[in-house]
Amino acid sequence: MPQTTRAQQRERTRRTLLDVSRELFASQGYAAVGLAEIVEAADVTKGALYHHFASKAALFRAVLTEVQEEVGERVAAAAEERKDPWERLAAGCQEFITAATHPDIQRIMLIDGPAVLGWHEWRAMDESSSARHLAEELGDLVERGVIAPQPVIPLAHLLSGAMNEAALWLAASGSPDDLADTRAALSRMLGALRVH
Amino acid sequence: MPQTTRAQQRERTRRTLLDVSRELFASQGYAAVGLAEIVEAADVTKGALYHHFASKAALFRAVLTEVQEEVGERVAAAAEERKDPWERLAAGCQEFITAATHPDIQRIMLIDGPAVLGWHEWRAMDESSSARHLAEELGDLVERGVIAPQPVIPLAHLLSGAMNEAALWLAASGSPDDLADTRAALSRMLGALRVH
DNA sequence: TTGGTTGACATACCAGCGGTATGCCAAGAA
DNA sequence: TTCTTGGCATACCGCTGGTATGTCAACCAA
Repeated sequence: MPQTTRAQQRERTRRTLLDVSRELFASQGYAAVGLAEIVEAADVTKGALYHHFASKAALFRAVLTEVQEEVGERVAAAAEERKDPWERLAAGCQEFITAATHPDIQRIMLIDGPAVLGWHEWRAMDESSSARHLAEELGDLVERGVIAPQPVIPLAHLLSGAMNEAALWLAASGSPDDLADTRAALSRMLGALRVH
Repeated sequence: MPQTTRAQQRERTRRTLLDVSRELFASQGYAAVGLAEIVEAADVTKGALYHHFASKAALFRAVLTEVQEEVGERVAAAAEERKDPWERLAAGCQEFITAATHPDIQRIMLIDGPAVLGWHEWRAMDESSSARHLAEELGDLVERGVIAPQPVIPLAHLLSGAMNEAALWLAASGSPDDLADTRAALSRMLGALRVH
């Protein structure tokens, strides 16, 4: 009887690598952390790392995927608590700001993501997580006549970019007023979309 | 009599390095272009490069500074053509979108900038060029009562982020309709700020 | 004019990084 | 029990950013 099954061992190593990398990437940035540092912290060797991931960038991609899924779930959960479609959008946006304000999530998701993987791939990944929710909610609101009929994709990009930048700024800002002010400004922005 | 004065030669080499680096960084991205490639294209040696710039990152910083100043001037010029304060804001924003849609400017200014220098330094640099214009115009409009009184800094960040993301998306988008749609959406966004 | 000084590079070199080829040993299959 | 295979470990390599040192022309003083 083996002490640990192969699948167990495999998953265990992979998880450790992902967790350790996420911590290091988040705290120091992708470029500043070497593979040596990662494998040491994970208590494995480079051979193990390359057995699980094709490259350093591939490891980062896996980490980024998890981070984005996590944020996406938080946003979706916040939205689904509300019944009113309009409030779903607002709640989702505010939750995104909250989640993306954590410095760890930021560095990986908003700073290094586009630079390491290229903007196109980053956008595609974002699309399949949090950004899609946004576009869907907006489309829903257009159909219901809550906001004026208009192309929903450009609007989603404008809002997404606004929230990303706001989150980055908020994480660096010391004043607690800034969070409230930003939320208010975002609310005004969203509110302006409604048909009066 | 010397063929070329020292100051001339110095400036000449520096300019060549900046121009060559800008091209390479823009087309391939910061991480993908090596110093060897730069010095070869500039027809100098690494010694020359390190005589002018303290590091690869410092070289990038110098390039980024020039790019940002260029964009800032374009935005300011577009704004100053108009007399009406509101139209100044609108024209400046639209001009920014136009300028930042060029893939070369993007890669340096919006993708690699934050990742290479860190978001804080990038923000500080952006602040001293195009972003400050935005905040100033917004402040002016609040004073004149054209837009509702509100903290202007968070608003500037939201708008700035929205435009950055929009420019990135537009550069990748094939459809020419997208540009018009985005301009329209941005106009609606800005228009919503006005007191009615 | 000339000797010495300085500045603008060129050359040679190095540590460390991402990446790879190979070896090893236990878990699973037969 | 034997054989195969998967999950690593070890040893190694090329290349990159960075540095220490050498060199020669521009500049300056006498």
